[in-house]
Amino acid sequence: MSQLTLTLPDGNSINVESGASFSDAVGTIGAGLLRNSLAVTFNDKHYSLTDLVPADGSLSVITKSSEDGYDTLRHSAAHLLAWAVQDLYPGTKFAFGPSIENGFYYDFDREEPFTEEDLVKIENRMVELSKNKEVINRHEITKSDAEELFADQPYKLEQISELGDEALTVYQVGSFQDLCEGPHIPDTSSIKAIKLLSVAGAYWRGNSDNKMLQRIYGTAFFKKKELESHLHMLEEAKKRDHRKLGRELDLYGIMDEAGPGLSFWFPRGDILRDQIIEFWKNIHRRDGYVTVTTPHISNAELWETSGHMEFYRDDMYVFEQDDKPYVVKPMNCPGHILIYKRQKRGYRSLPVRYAELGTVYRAELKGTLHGLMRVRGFTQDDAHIFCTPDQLEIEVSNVLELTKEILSTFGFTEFKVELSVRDPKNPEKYAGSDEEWEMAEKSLVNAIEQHGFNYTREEGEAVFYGPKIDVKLIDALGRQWQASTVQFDFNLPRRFDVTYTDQDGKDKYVYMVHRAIMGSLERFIGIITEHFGGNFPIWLAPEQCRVMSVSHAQHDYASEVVDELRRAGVRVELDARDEKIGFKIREAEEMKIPYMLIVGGREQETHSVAVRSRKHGDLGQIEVIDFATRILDETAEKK
RNA sequence: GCCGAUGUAGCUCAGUCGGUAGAGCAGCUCACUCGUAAUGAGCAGGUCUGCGGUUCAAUUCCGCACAUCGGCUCCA
Repeated sequence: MSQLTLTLPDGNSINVESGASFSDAVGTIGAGLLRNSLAVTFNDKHYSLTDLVPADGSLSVITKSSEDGYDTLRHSAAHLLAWAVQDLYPGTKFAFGPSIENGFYYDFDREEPFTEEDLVKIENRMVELSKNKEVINRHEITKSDAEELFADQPYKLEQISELGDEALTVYQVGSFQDLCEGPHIPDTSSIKAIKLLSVAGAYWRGNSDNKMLQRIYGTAFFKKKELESHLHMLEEAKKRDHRKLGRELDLYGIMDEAGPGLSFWFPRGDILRDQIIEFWKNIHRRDGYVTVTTPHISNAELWETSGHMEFYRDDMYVFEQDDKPYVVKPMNCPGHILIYKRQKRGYRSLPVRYAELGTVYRAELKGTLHGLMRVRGFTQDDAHIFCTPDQLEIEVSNVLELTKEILSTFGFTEFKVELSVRDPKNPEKYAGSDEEWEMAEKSLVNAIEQHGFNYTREEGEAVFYGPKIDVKLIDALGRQWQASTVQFDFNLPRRFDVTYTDQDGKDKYVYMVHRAIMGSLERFIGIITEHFGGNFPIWLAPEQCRVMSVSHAQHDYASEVVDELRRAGVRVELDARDEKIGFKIREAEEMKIPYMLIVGGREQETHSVAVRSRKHGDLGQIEVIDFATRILDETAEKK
């Protein structure tokens, strides 16, 4: 009998008899590995363990403990979902059903909308169907057989018609068959912990010209415990929802009377803004930025020049004044360009770095608005760097350094960096020359690598005017949020004729970089509200401490303490109501105030306060002046 | 913008199979002067999101609008 040679990812190889299954092959590597394995990748195609090894080739194993293992499980759970739907609602048309981060979905086309009750029914059916350890089989079939098999499935037929003529793979579980590249788990016995989460509309192939399908979202884990902890995380996220906390902590909100997507900052929330703005301005000035302020409205000609009127008009607030069209600014860049252009610039005076917390307005589609995360009026922590080609790399590198510093001050230390570059197949749709793009992309890559960031390269994701770096931060619940962006711009300098005079006496287009670190102040405060769960650190806390009197007799003393602390620069409020101390503490705890200062007879005698910390409870008595010093130190250290 | 769900007091939520509504908290008044997460009593508070329609009668049924929520799309 002949032997087949399989090369493993570590470079070693194993031999198996021809006619052996992948499961035999994996067993040769190790019995433990076989127990832990779900499927294999062989010559870049996915196979089930029961499939026979067809030839020599490279083999890698998908194990339960890997990221791919969860993807495989969830992908199979999506098939199980489709099977249950086919079973309960015959006639439903099937679209796509992939695994996604933390879960899976399947898109269905059915006249009747799925209700919440349907979801429960489907989930129960999934559990029943998976009970009997149903085997998930992989078959290869010809294109014409596939067309016959899916004759009444228009979405599958559309997909088949776009595929080549080589054999297609079909996975089958129970009475459900799906066109699918896999991989899948061997049988349904590993699907022990599933939960259907929601149903929502989704366009076929994500294109808004196409029909809207019904997407059912769910998640699956190997162990019940994992599912429980994931569901617990979702509960925790709900509790931390910035819209809820914004209301409960009296920070900010959207007022129906004013309109959707427009945020109001109440006195307590405005302190958050102020603290962040002060920090932001100081750190930027330290790093050689200068701040500017540009008007909220300007005549439309400016936006004709920039190209916004042509490409972006539907999203802009445009109105008439003196028979001329005006625009409420959707971006700060043209304003900064005008400031740059007010004088002739030489290479010696570059780089110029203009920073502005500029509030912009964009008429975003109503359906996309979401608390502070997606609004129509927001304040960008914007800056534009005008520099020479030589300076580009160091400037971008400095931006990334500043990004790390600013975000880590808020407790974010884990990032995902994405570099978006040109689509090499479509070079004509971009502004700027090939050499310029190459040079700019190289500068961005070098800058990223200098900081030791891992990054992913997103081919074709760049906007037409230049390559960009996006930084996503990871919050306390492990969720990703897009915050920072560094975008190179070949377009605006040409449109506005923004130049500098180089060493050789010639005027050249300046290199322009747009960058934002927090993204928008509104969104960023939404993110940190959820990240901290409303328990803002001392330096941000709207109310750092609250003085509360035990009884009548200390009212005057309590208000003296408040005056003293306030004069020292502490954000302090007084609670001298005729209420029991337990009641006052409860309220202060609910408002997540870092320090409660209780004053009774004992404290009055020694000019002290009894400190109760939000985190650690009763800390004992301390003199007023010492407490002031402590809290001011913590504020300065951004604790 | 698209699909689906939701909209009752400042907040959280009951309720009405069609006969114009109720609780807790918050607010106000009074009593209590209290030592580390809710003192007690009373009062007041609603065009049941808005506009139409059906009906003797609509908060309830139907339609439209608006807003919110879950997603999709978009984010030159």
